[in-house]
Amino acid sequence: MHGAGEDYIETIYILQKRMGYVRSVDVARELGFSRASVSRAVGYMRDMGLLNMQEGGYLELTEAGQKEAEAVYDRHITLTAFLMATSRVDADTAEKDACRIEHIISPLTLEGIKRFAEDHRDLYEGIALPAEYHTR
Amino acid sequence: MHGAGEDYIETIYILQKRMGYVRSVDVARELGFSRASVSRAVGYMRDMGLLNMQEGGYLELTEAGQKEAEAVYDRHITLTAFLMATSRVDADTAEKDACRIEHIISPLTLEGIKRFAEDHRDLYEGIALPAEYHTR
DNA sequence: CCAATGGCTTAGCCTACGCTAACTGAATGG
DNA sequence: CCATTCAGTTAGCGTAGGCTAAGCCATTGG
Repeated sequence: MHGAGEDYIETIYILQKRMGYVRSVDVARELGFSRASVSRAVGYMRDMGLLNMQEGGYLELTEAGQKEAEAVYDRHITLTAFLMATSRVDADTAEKDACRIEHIISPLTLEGIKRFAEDHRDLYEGIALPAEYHTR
Repeated sequence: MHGAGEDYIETIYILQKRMGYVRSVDVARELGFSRASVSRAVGYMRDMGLLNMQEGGYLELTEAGQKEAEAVYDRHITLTAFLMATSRVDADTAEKDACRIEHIISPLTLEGIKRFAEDHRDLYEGIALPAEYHTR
């Protein structure tokens, strides 16, 4: 699973939560990619056992896919809050940066960041995470 | 200038400081790439006016290249220290993460991180930045 | 003096991941 | 009922940025 693939999985996860269903075209619109690009990516993810396509083109994450998505999403939130708390940037900027960093950060550093959050609750006071996360 | 290009420029800058000269082959060894890949990249960078090749294959950053390199290197150091101070990871881990993040972080967030460093000197106490920076 | 070594370059391949164009099939509406 | 629209797919293209193979040239040493 590489950066781009993680973006797809995460987007499917988020759209599922937001709308209750996800089709390829929804992912395409959300990410600003062509339907063709998404179609191919979905094929790859199906081959990797991360999702299935149901009747009517509805995408459903498998157990593995769900797990993967949650892991990425967790990094996403952790990093967004971390950047807002330390760098004091707005939610939108924090999210865009988090969205790129989440694919490349080492597990060790992320772990440290979570520890930092616990040890410095005061810095996190009053930061308002966006109610809804976008994906790019 | 994209991620890979920035890595090349930064490596040339660092090797110049470390050894007093840089040739393509030195860059290749440092980054673990083939000489051919570096040769092509050097060609691109020359075309972009970032460096010149002297007699004997010695690479010299132009004014523009130097400026670019310093900007990347500055991000590199800022991020390494930031990760060590917050996440409390070792210098090596911090650097590897910094090296990937430095290419994708937004100017705004970086600015905030610098402000954070000034406002939280205590967190930076006693962290030992590596005397020498590697580039991957 | 000739062969080996070291360094740069070119040619051509491969993968990842975007794209457009064009086809298919299902649903919808004048 | 036929035309449009919408969704998914396939085919083929382009760029970025790795790679190996192989050629060229200068230096060096038996």
